[in-house]
Parts: sequence; structure tokens; C-alpha cells
Amino acid sequence: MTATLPPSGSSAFELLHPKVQRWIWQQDWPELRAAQEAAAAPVLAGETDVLVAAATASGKTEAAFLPICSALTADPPQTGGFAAIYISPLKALINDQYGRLDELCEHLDIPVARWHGDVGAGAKSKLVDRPRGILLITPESLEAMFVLRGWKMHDLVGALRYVVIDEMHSFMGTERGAQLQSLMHRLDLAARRRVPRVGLSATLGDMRAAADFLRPGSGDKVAVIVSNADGQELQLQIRGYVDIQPSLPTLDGSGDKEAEPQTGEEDSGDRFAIADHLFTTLRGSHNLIFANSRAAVEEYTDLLSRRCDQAGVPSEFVPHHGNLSKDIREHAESRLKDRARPVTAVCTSTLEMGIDIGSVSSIAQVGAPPGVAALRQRLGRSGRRGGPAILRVYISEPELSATLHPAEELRAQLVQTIATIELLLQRWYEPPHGKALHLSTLVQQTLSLIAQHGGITPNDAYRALCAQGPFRLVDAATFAALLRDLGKATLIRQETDGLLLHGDAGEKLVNHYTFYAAFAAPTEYRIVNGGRTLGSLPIEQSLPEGALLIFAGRRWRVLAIDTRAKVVEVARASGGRPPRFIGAGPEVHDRIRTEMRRIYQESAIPIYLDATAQHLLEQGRAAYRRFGLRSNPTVGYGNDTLLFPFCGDVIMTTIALALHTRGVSVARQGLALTLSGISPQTTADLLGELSEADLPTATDLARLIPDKRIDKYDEVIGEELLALSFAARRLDVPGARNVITRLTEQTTLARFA
DNA sequence: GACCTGCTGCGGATTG
Repeated sequence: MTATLPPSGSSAFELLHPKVQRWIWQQDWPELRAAQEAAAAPVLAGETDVLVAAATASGKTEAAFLPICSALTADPPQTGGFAAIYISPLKALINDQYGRLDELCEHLDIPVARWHGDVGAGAKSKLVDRPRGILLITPESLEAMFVLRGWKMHDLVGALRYVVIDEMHSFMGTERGAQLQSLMHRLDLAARRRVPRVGLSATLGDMRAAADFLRPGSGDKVAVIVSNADGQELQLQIRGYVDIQPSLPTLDGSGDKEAEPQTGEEDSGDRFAIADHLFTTLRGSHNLIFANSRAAVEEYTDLLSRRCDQAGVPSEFVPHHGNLSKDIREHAESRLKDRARPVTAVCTSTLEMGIDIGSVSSIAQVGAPPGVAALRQRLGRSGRRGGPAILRVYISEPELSATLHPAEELRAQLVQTIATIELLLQRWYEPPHGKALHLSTLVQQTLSLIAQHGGITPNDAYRALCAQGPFRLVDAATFAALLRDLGKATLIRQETDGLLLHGDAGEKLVNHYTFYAAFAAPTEYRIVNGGRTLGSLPIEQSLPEGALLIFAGRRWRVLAIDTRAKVVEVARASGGRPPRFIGAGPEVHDRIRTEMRRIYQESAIPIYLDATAQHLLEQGRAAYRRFGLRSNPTVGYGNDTLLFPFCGDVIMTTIALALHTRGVSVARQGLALTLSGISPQTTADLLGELSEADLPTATDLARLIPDKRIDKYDEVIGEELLALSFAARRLDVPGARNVITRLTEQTTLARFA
């Protein structure tokens, strides 16, 4: 074997155990990757927490496990219990890592075990009887372990030396992330020690926030390793399209019966043009097409499959989204791994994360990307080592007409896309929301602690979860109020000695397996064809018998619906339309809207726009000038006024509520707030009043929202706490004040113009 | 809120 000499002169390599060195040698690696080099010493020392941020496929997992395995080999555990726990957001990722890790650990006599929902109960009880080595687990399975085997936790994790978090960025700012932080803290409590944590993450804008997520309260002591070795070349293009079809009603219009079977003769319009370009450009190589919704995935897979049929070539386009069954998704994944036969997957964010599918030739994005960080992740999938990453974005805007809404004349989709790309080039990414209280997850964790210990005092619960745990933004009074709400809902009750126990409802909740997940999921119907499950659709979907449907990239007719078993039986058909998955859009960050304003006011045309996109941008800028938005944010529209504040969605909601307190009915539509029956002059006066008076508090504004239940256990939380929670996460009064001041200045000066 | 993610233990049938 002609092995290139491994990492000689590499100080990290010298630190590793000889057996690990031998394994690296056998891998034939030319050198250790930057992240692996930098992480070795601090992980080996085992004294600090370590955060490794690097691009996908940069050897992050090895950066953690080469030194961890070295430490475990050099100093083998003397007692039972897991030596390291690796927590991953995906079962598929655990299975991937298990294959890779097991191979390394075989040489080292370190047992590796996986534990998630697809692992049998027998294997689990064996592990509990003989806990050893490295455990790969999901947050939900770890939660189940605390609930069902609380009394054994010290035996299981008493000897724990490391906790590893994979894809840490995917947890940050979410309920599941708050659960993960709580679980990590409860591991420390069960081990009765501070167990070193290793976080593996994509590169983020604010590494300090990430470090603080990994070790709440002590983020400054985390060793942060950022591998910025992504000098990768980016080739990108935004392609503009004009939608000449009259825009169809998308939200309402449940009159599905008139769904006309598409004959294929009306192949015109923007979607067809986009499909044509995708077909001719991507066929013959491996690619990913990110459509922004499951409905769009279905529609484009269908359009592209028909192109293949018409051309008499085998279908090269496969769908991939969260409602498709496991075997359909795994089929797409294995086709992607098979380099011999070209395939392009049309997908939602399902293929953003680190499941091993190999790298693809190019990325297509249909519609505005949902954010800068998401676009960065998607790009990471493209480009073999050393090769450029290729991105094509397809943006469609409606044809200009007399009836077009001003917001559409501004070509907001296109401008938002340009803003997102400009920020990506500046390496800015959306930070996670740090101010959420995560009360829903605090409910879950309180109930879980009671299960683990067979009861707990309010003081101990507060100390474990809030004072020293991750729910630091919750003060004692708020926690007490939460406990009272839980008592009212009979989730908990209190013994005379003060001990908290489960109440009747709590007992039921905790003893059902759905308790372990911190996030809510809608009930869904299973879609079945001849005994084979194709996937599922949310229950809100009303599908009358005989309705036509496009699903899993094919056309179907609904034969029968079993409402009790929640099953929809379908047969192949020739017509159909994609299912509607209802909803609004992702939250747009303030920085993106600020960037959009800059783009409107500039005249430079980015070089990555094609001719149509350039033309659309000019139209958008012309509309911006015509409305005079540079100096006046209001536009009269019939009896209404449109207000364009150019700020993030959180601030827009806050301004809308503040206007609401003045008796104005306000609606939010993308870039604009619509003030019904109010003139631009009155709007200017209202803004002036708001800027002079004190704005209501965020909590007062939140009280105006009739239904604030969003997260899984919000149902049992009382109005007051829901208002507090909504205010913390979804409103920004100081931000709104700044924007209102700016808007007032503009409208005041505009009057003299 | 576009999108995404996850969970138990047992009964019963099948196979070696």
C-alpha cells in the first residue's frame, strides 16, 4: 500500500493514541482536516466544552471522535456506564454515523450502540443492563430514558466523559433545542459532574450565541473552533420569469371539484418554462432542486416526469419531502448515492442536513430562498472537492397589469432573493432567537423531572430547570404561575409536604409515548395505494372521494377515505393537482428587509441576473421611485393606505398591533401593512402620535392576539403567561419604536416636499 | 408561521 505519509508534523496527530493513529494511517488520508487538527488538543484534555463549526462533509464528526476515542483507549473506563453520548436530530444520521464510528471503534474495543425509535425493546434493555462505550441517541429517546428509567440514570451516566451534539445549529432557537439543553443539564445532574460537551455545527454568524447555547451562562469558556476553509468558488445565476397566467386563488377556493385534468397541451406559463430549463440543464447529472413547499415539490416532479415521458427517456427526477413514506425517500437517497445513474431530487428542506448523499453537481432553488442560513446549507451540498458550487435560482413575478397590487409591482420576491444572496456573500447569517421563554418545553421538562424522581419540590424543580438550568429567562414568579396553571389543568398536584406529583391529566400525558417530543405535529391521513403506503397528508386536507391528486410525483384518484383508521385509498389516474399544504411563509429577518431597501435605492445591477431578472429588477426599482418610497413610506390604495416600513416580520407585527391600539384595522401582506379605510395623511398623523406617546408594553400588545397557542403544551398555559411568552419571542417594541421614528421623520419631511 | 424532526411496549405472525 502506498500510503501518503500521514499528518507528519501535525501536532494533533502526535497527541492521538497509537491505535487511533494506525486507523488514520489505514484510511489513507493525506492529512488531518483543519477542524480535526484544531479540536484534538482541547477535546483530549477533557476540561472545556468545545464547539466545532465547519461546513458539511469537513470531517466534523471525526474531529470529535478521534480524540474522544483516543482518550477512552488511553484511559479505559474502570466502571460501567456510557462513556460518551452522541445526540443527533435525525435517526438517519445516527444510522450513518453508526456505520462509520463502529468501524473505527472495532479496532479499539470500544462498544458503539444506537438507541432510537426503530431500535427494538430487547436491544434497549440489554444496553440498560450493560451500558458501555459510546451511545448514539435522539433527544426524544433520551427523554424517554429519563422518564422510564429515572432511577437508573446515575448508573447509566455516572461515568460519562463526553456529550457530543451533532448538527447543533438545527436545534438552536427551537423548542427542541430548549429540550436538548435541558437534557444536557439533566445529564450533568445525574452524573453529579459537569460533563464536557462537544458541539458540531454549521458555520454561523454569531459563534458567541452558539457557544452560549452549548453551555448556557458560560459560553465565554467554550473553546470555539471555526474552520473557514470554504474558499470554494460559487457560480450563481438568478433567472427571472414572468407569470402570464391570471394568478389563481391559493388560500381559499376549496372548490376542488372543478380541478381540470391537465392535458399537457397548455404547456405554457412560468412554471412550464422553469420546468423546461430544469429539464434541459440538469438531465444527465446529479442535482438537487429545492422547491419551497411540498406542493411545489409535487408539481415540479410531475412536470419534469412528463418531460421525461415526452422525450422517451427514463425518469430522472424523484421527489423527497417529509410527508413521503420512508421507502420512497430512501429510494431517492440511494439513487443520489449511486453515481452511475444520474438523478435529480426535487426536495424541501429534508435534504439540507447531513444525511450522506454525496455531493451533487448543482443546486436549483425555485422561489425565494427561506433565509440566508438555509441557502448556505443548501449550497454546501454542491461541488465536489475543489470544484465550484453551482446555484441557479428561479424567480417568477406576475405580469404587469393595471390591477396589479403595488407590493407585486415592487418585484419583492426577486429583490428579497438578491438581498439574501448579497448577505450570503457578506457571510451574514440569521442568528437564532435568544429571547424565547420556551414555556411549552418547560411544562414538558417539569413533568419529566417528576417522572424521573417520582416527585420533586417546586424549589428543586426551579433550581434544576431555571436558576441553574437552561430556562434562565424564567424567573421564580413566572415559574410559580406556570405551576399554578399546571395545577388547574390537573397536570400536577401537590402533596401536603410540598412535593409535586403528576395529576390525573399529567399521568395520562406522561404515560403516552407522544410525550417525549417537545414539538407539536398535526394528525395526518395515510395515503395508500394497493397496500403500499405512499406517505401522509395533514388532516386539514379535505379530499372528497373521486378527487384528483398529485402525490409522490404521480397522479392519483381518491377511492375511499377511512376516517377512523385515517387512511386514504388511492388509484393511479391521469389528471390531478398537487395537494395544498396551507400556511403563510417563513419569518423574514430585519437585516434582509434593510438590505432590500438598499437594493431599491441603488442603481447597480448584480452581474448574476439573467436578462429577464434584470428587467424585473428595473421594474421593481421604477415602482419604488414612482411610489416615492425613498422619502415617503405610504402609498394610497383605493380607500386604504399601504405602509412600507422595510423591517423584519417581528417588528412589522409589533407596529401592526401598535396601530391596532389606535383603532385602525391593519393587515400584514409581505412587505406592506394595509391600513383599511385610512388615508396616507391620517396614517402619517397616526405614526406621529405613536412616535410621541409611549408605546404599550410588548405583553400588553400580545394580549390583543386572541389565540396565542403555538407550541405543543401551550394548551395548558394560561392567558397571562402566553402573552408573556408571545411578547418575548414574537414582538420587539424597541425595534418598532426605532422604525416608527424613522417612518415619522420620512412622512413629516415628505409633506414639505 | 414555509419546511423539518421524534416517541413505547406488547401482541401476533413468521422463521430457524
